Amino acid sequence: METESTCPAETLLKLLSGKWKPKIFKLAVEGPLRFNALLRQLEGSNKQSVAVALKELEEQGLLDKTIIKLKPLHIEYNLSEKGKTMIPVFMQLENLA
Amino acid sequence: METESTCPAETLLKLLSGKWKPKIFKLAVEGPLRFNALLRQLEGSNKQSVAVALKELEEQGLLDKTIIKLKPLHIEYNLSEKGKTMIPVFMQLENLA
DNA sequence: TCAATTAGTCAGAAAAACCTGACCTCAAAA
DNA sequence: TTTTGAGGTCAGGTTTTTCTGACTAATTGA
Repeated sequence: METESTCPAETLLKLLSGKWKPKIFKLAVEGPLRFNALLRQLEGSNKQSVAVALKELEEQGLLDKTIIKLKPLHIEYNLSEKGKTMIPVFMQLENLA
Repeated sequence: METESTCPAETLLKLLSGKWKPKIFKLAVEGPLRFNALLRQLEGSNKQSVAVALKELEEQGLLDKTIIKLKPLHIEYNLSEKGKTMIPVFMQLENLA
């Protein structure tokens, strides 16, 4: 993902570009995500693309990846603080649609 | 451009996806656009891509295309009413960046 | 009349994004 | 102890997006 732009709005737009990232972001707003569950929820998706999307969202700081050491040890993706600041933008988009 | 999504926010995001559309939109906010001037302003762009972006922005109803019959007869692209409703979203993005 | 500018289109190539299927590790269940 | 599920990676192929260069047609200026 080339990221070279002086316009901050454009940069933020790019954070949610691509086939799966907006859907993943939306689901992340609703609650923590787990890899295989996500794969099943995103109809038509595939491991590779979801893995890449998650990694990018994490690198961009919109999602936090956490290893849950309990019971059936697993991994969770949660909306970060930065991720939460994007929610009002989404809501505004929903409103004017 | 495949457009198939139930989420309105996602649909709106897609209207400004791609390499040139966000930049063109931003310039359109500042004033009317003309094809060749735009080409020169958008460094690294090319006729084809700009033409396609303009056509899509027009089809999506964000830009209006007008033939100006005066002096040196030419064509202008202006932000439509729908386009203007997107401005606050951009401003919000700028703010939280 | 010849050249330049504006606003494009088209075919084909290159680059980026996305998908498929095979494979891997670790932990827990059968 | 073999299998199952979670959470991936990797090579290769397909699809989409973007770019290049050649070409048009209408108008205008020299």
